[in-house]
Amino acid sequence: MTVTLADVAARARVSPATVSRVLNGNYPVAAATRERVLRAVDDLDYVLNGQASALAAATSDLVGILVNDIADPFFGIMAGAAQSEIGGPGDGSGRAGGEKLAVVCNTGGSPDRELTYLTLLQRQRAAAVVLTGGAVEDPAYQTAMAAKLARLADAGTRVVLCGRPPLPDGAAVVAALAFDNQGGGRMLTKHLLSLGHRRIGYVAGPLERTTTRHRLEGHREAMRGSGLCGDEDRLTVHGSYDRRSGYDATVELLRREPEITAVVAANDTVALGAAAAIRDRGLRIPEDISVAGFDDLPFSVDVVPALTTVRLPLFEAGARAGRLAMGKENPPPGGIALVPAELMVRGSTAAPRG
Amino acid sequence: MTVTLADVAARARVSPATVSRVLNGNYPVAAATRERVLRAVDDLDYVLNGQASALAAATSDLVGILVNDIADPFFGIMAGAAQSEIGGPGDGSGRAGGEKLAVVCNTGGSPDRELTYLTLLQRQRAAAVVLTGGAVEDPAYQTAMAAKLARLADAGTRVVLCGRPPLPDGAAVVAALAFDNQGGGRMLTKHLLSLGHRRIGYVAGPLERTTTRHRLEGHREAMRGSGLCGDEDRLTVHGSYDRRSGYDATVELLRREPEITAVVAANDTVALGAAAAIRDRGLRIPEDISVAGFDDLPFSVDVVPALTTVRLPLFEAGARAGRLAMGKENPPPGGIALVPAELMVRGSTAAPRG
DNA sequence: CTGTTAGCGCGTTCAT
DNA sequence: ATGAACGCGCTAACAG
Repeated sequence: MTVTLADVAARARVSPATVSRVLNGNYPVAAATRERVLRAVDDLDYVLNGQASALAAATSDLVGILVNDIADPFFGIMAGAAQSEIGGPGDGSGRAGGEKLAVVCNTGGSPDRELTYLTLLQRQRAAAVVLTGGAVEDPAYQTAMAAKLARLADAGTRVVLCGRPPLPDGAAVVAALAFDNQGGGRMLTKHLLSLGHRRIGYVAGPLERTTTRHRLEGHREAMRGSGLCGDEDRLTVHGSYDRRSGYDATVELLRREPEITAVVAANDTVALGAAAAIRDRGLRIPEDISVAGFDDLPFSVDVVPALTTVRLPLFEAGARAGRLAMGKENPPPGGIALVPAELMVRGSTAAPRG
Repeated sequence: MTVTLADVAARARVSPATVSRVLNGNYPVAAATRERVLRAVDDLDYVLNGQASALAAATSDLVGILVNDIADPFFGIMAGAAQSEIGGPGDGSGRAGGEKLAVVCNTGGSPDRELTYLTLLQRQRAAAVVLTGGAVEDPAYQTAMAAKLARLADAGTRVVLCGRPPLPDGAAVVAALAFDNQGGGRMLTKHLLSLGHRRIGYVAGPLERTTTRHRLEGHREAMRGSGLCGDEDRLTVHGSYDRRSGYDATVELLRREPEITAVVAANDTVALGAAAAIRDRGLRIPEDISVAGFDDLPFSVDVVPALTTVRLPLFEAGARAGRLAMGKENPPPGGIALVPAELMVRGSTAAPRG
């Protein structure tokens, strides 16, 4: 039923080894024989058995890309960029040569699922793994993750972190590309302060994630730099990284302190929810309240007014992570690179009234 | 270096066969021995070799989900839903039991890459494959795709189509869940007609995709139903499914016919671009021009004014496709189901002036 | 340049 | 309930 390499060999009247050599192209084969073999392959609709091949050669062509939320363009952009560097262009024949199989795994932000996916990829002896997005700061999880990554690296899997801080205990990874979330947060709040804002609400992400903490720390640094503090906890509401959460948190923020003149959101999606809450309250943006986001996702320029935000080079970082995973690019010094953020000032922020 | 099942067996003082039985749990093993084996597994940090196991058992735990654009929530939502049905919840141990490895492959909308991915998945002897999104209508591609899917099905891979019309030549697939793009398009344009619009511009997607054609056909049906025709080609501009394309096409539409009172876009993302073009021209939405989209992506309710659009149950369809792929749900009669669309009337459409 | 031989790590018969 | 032996389909030496 299923056609094997031996069948091809028989039909081409050569040995299995020769067929293997033709298919892998890593060895000299006479043009005539190669022709015969390829014809037999086509005649028989033969497709290499990946597992047998991987088992024998002790290598795999699978590369995993882990994301927290596949429906969020933040991850989609990084994953797509990484995949395009890994997958190769394809030769148009649909026959597939030595390409890697770059696959995206959706963890849903759950540490358990993340660990499970890593085990599954370890089972497949994945050639490389790219982890995207912020990490959870639970100690037990950190330990488990560090151990698992060490074992993966150990087994020859190249591990790359993209948009995630380096592991606490040092490397064990090929490279870590960390976003400058703290610097971005600082920049953004400084911008608001320079416009004259003093009462600034902050809609933060989930408490336990590094991304949340770093962005919030940048914000508070800027606030303290202007001598503003004390109200920090009252003017901060935590939620998840989605629109609904942004809406609810903003409602709560306005209840706690109706006099705020600006709302900084954990990311652009959350900012969308914040803006909706503000409008539903009958307030105008930016005349009554300024709103700012983070990430600069594609839609941010399209909302009205366009969103002031911090741009993260998601595509570039994803692509670089992909190249790093493939060994097509040298790791940064120390295996760690801080990817810079850029302030994008648009219409959603302005000087406060009066 | 790498620890194998034999190592575990040696440490647990049992035969390799027993270890295998414990791990797969498909066979009676004495509780005491099982304990010993599991302890040895933990002690040695043993992880099953997926390829060896797959090779021996002639089964694979890989399930592929193909998407056109991973950065587009349209696909992300479907893929995430499918993956959640396939991957299993994980048991929290990170140890991974009999889970399938659900992976997402990004084709970038390229037929070649799509075919290449299918070959790669075929190589891995994937347990199932879910194809999402509209198909390209090129005959050569259709033939190649049908042949490839037939071969996959033949090799035991369960093939499910999600948001894609059934193959021309009949099944060979477990199930095809097709969106009612035509009905949705008709509904939407009827809504505009009922508001009093007569000169309606259409920003269509890429010419060769089924999704584009079906939505456009629905639109034209509605137009003809109101006795409106003739201007069809002049009032239709094709582009890709992205914001930029929506912007450019709308500029062109307004150049060709400044008197249009409504613009229907191929999808929500394109509608965003259309709206930007209209605003940049100094026109108001919906007072001067109404705008409508398709899909009802999460952001559509957040733009201002909120977007009138056609809701597709992306999550539900993706989840169902996942269950179908796993054999957890029975296929619809004939293997084909038409997934209904729902009109969502919001602020971006209103009666034309005058 | 090509054929022969020997595993890769595991599941699965058979025995026992 | 457990162990021994074979083979899954392929690649990697080693000859020739």
